[in-house]
Amino acid sequence: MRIMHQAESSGRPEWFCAAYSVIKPAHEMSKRGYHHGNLRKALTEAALRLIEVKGPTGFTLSEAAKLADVTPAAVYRHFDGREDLIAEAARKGYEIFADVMQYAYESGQPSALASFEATGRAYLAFARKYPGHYIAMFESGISINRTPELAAVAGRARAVLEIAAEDLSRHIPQDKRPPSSMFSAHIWAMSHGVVELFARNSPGAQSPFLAEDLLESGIGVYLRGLGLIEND
Amino acid sequence: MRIMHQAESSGRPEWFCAAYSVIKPAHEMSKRGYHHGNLRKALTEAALRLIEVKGPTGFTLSEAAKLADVTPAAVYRHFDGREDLIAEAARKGYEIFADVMQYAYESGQPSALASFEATGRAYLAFARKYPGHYIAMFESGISINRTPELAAVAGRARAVLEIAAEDLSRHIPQDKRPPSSMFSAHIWAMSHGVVELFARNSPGAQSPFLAEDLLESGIGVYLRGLGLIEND
DNA sequence: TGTACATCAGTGAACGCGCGTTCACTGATGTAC
DNA sequence: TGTACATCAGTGAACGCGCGTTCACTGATGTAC
Repeated sequence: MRIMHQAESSGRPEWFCAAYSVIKPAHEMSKRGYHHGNLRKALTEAALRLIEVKGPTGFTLSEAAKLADVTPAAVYRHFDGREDLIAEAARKGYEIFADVMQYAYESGQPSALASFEATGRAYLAFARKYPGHYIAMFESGISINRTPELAAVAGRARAVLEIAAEDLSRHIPQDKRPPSSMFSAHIWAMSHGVVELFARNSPGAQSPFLAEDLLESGIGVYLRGLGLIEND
Repeated sequence: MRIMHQAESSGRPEWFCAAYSVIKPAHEMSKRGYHHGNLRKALTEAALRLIEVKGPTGFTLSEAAKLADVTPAAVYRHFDGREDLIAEAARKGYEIFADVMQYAYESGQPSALASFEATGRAYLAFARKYPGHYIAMFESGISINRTPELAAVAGRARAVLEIAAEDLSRHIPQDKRPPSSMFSAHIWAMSHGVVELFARNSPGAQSPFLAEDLLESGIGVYLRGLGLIEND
């Protein structure tokens, strides 16, 4: 009871504490006893760890169970199967992501430009801090429309970026203003590309540039192209 | 003998014929006999198909063997294991990719801008036409430095984009010219992001924009930001 | 506060299955004469 | 052209293994009285 509350109600911005960092090695939990406490959460965290290391399809339900120090059969008390486990990881990821983006957006207000740039930085920061969630969300092949709840929270995350883009695009002369959804799609694509290629052990990893710098400068050039930053 | 030559030497730009489209359903090959002809190639193609459908870690060596209408044990005559199979798919992909990019680059010459834009378009076209190769190259987690050969061909592909960027950046006043490798990294990231988010069943798939249009317009804004396209 | 009881989260044994990998083999192919 | 032979690509049986899934069970927890 105490333990559960401790884990569940540790302050409002829940996303500050990386979920997976809470997992303990099996031997530390060996005095756990018959009941687990919050197995659903522990399994999600185990899945996130495995997703990070082995990819979204590279781990088994049994491995996740083992990592949570539990019998494979116990998983079925909380999830329909492996897919469901990944979907939960993605859902939780979108939830955190939406909060992160919202927080970044607000931190830049009332300046539209500052808000927009903050969300760009937050995107990359999220990918760095929550790689398992990020992979579950964007690389696992999970459909966003798997459940209404997942669709809703993914939509919420997306809306923040679109609102930031909308705000900013109001500063562009109306006749040369692209649809703000296209605008935000461009930025989303650049951010995602930078993450995938330059912030992982991926093809572009041996680049001489830090992903953060690459994204910052790339967005800068793009915004200049829209006439939102002065040429100096 | 005849069959092998037919498959191997069907004209110079080999990448015009999608590799996997050559595979036939098992029953059509049932009169194949004891020897296969070109099992190495058939297995690579089977792997590419499976990668497309199930992801790079979502298929087994046995499945690939079955798809090639062959015993699992036969795979070991040609590959060290599943990883090796994926690496070969990636290697082949980079080879095709480098040719595609080179061809696009040349088709735009002598205009630096036309060459550059053609490579951008070629990137997306490649991802569309060779999804299995694309996934093996960029999403499988295969290290580019796995073998010297793989590193070499990946470097060749990359060099084309960098040369195109280098050519183009010569048109920027020297004092506001970013390093051309950063320039090409931005474009690579945007292209990759568009592919991942808007040209698959991915989170951005329900976007109102066609990936091709998104990439074209995104690169356009970016180039305007560098002063390479006039404001009109 | 103490006891009896209902709940239900996790156990552990069981199952059938497909996996990767090995091995001695077989038979199609190409070649030497 | 025909025959004998070497090569080696693919076979099929075998193995041990870990998987997903089910099931009746057990025992910790919370609660009613």
